[in-house]
Amino acid sequence: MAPASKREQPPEPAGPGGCNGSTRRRPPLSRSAVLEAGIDYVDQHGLGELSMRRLGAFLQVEGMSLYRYVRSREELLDAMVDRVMDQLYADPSVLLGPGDDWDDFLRRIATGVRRVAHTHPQLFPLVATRHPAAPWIRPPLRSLRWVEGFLSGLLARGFSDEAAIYAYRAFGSFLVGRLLVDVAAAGVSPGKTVAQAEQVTSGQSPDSPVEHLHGTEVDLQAFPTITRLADKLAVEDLGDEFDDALETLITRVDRARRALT
Amino acid sequence: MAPASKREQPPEPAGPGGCNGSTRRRPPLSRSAVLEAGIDYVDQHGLGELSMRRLGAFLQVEGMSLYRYVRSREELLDAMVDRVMDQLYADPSVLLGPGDDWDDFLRRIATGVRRVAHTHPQLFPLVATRHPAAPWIRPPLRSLRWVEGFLSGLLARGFSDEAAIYAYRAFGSFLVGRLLVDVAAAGVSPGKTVAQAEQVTSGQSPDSPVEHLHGTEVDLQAFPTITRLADKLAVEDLGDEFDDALETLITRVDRARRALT
DNA sequence: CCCGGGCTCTTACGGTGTAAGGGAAGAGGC
DNA sequence: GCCTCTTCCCTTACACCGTAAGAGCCCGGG
Repeated sequence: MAPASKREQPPEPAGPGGCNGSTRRRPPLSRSAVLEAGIDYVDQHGLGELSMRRLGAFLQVEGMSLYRYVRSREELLDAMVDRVMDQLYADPSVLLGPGDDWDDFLRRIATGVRRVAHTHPQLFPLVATRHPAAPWIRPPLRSLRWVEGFLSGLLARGFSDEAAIYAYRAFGSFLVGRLLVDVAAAGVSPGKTVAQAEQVTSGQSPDSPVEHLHGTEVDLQAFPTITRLADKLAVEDLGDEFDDALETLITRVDRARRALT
Repeated sequence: MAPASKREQPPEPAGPGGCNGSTRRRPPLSRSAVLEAGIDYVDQHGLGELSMRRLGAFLQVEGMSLYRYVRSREELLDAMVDRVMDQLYADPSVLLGPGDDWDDFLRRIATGVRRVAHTHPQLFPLVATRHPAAPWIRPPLRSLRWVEGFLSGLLARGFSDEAAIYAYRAFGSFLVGRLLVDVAAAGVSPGKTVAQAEQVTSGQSPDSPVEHLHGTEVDLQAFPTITRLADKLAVEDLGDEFDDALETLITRVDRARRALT
């Protein structure tokens, strides 16, 4: 236990010639600051490393202080997710101009959400996974503003109710599927995954109590197709496929737009 | 703390006229049993309730004993996920007959994975979210057996390497997106979500330090489109849309099959 | 000057993952 | 019979977690 970590001198913990003086060193800690720090922290250290005390230390504050701005850790996570997606709402490259067609609208949102996923690869699984606040909200467009904006944007461009809802669902599923699989394969806790997969056929006595401790310790000779295609399977850049799939989705939405009423 | 719970008499804890005698009361605890119990526990109580000690109690065992069969909690979760998906591999309704066409193959796997998602709604997010053991494995088909089976199954039916890989990625993303969004909207911790959304406009003083404590407390008057379409948006049964989208995916895969070499 | 209210810190409690070793129950040899 | 060895499970212990309750500091208004 090390509770007396750095709490001796309140005004000056780090740096010999620091810029103290009259200005207080720490920005005054608001809900926005807490949320932003949480997002930064998860981006840097991963979701599993986020605890209230550690986030407090990250903000040079005592952990319990965060509860002034956040009801609980769960609510913190929800708010972080909402914040990340709502930043997207204010993005000028995503915002819809009055003359834009509906397909441009979809393309803009798609690339915006894609950018969010790749900017916050550790956080994006939560965007897809956390329970939405209302039953008619579906990931990844998780706020009322987004749902309203999406639906009314399409309705104003000639979509029927049914077609707009169809597009809402198809679009959300498309984004979640594509981006989550991208992110799960790529921006994960570094090294561990590949290292674990590479320690193949470590000599283990077969009468060990563990039946097959982790499936990856079989050697790859039993899987010739994987072995042969390993290079092509490991491709990281899926941008082209994303764009292709997006265009296919848009034509599908277009067909629904004309078919539904 | 109650450590002396029921450890006094080893052979007989519950029931006055129980069926004891020579047979020991508890099945002897194997890795399979631990995994199966973990899956059951998560299905019943949700992922957040799973702890090593509670799972131990569920198995009438002391918590630490689980570490004989599982390296850590993380590995337990991975193994549970793998097990759920590998059960699918043994499912006779999913297995491919020699005369089946490739599109039947895809339909069988899709409905199988869909059934898994709806059978284990609390666990399925992990299937989509956990980091795969190798960089060329992508959710939800997370085992080497599955990847090998999928690819070789398509290759044996005339797919080129590129077309098979394309199908592998498109199919995985499709399943993850559709099923994850279904599951996130439906089989969640019961009641809490809707209740939270319904406590609208609880009178809160506007100068509270919380900026907007949770976004759902605004009333819906500002969102007319959502209000008007709420009924249609809340639809739970997305089976038809799943099937339609699956057929669309199959035609897209077919086009790729013919186009790629 | 005091003082009151908003932030932050302190303390505390039960729960969590897991490292390390102890002890009982059965298997096998003599 | 006994003795030993292996296998399995339990006990203890530690650092850390989320969070409830209240104490203390600091700053602005009178």
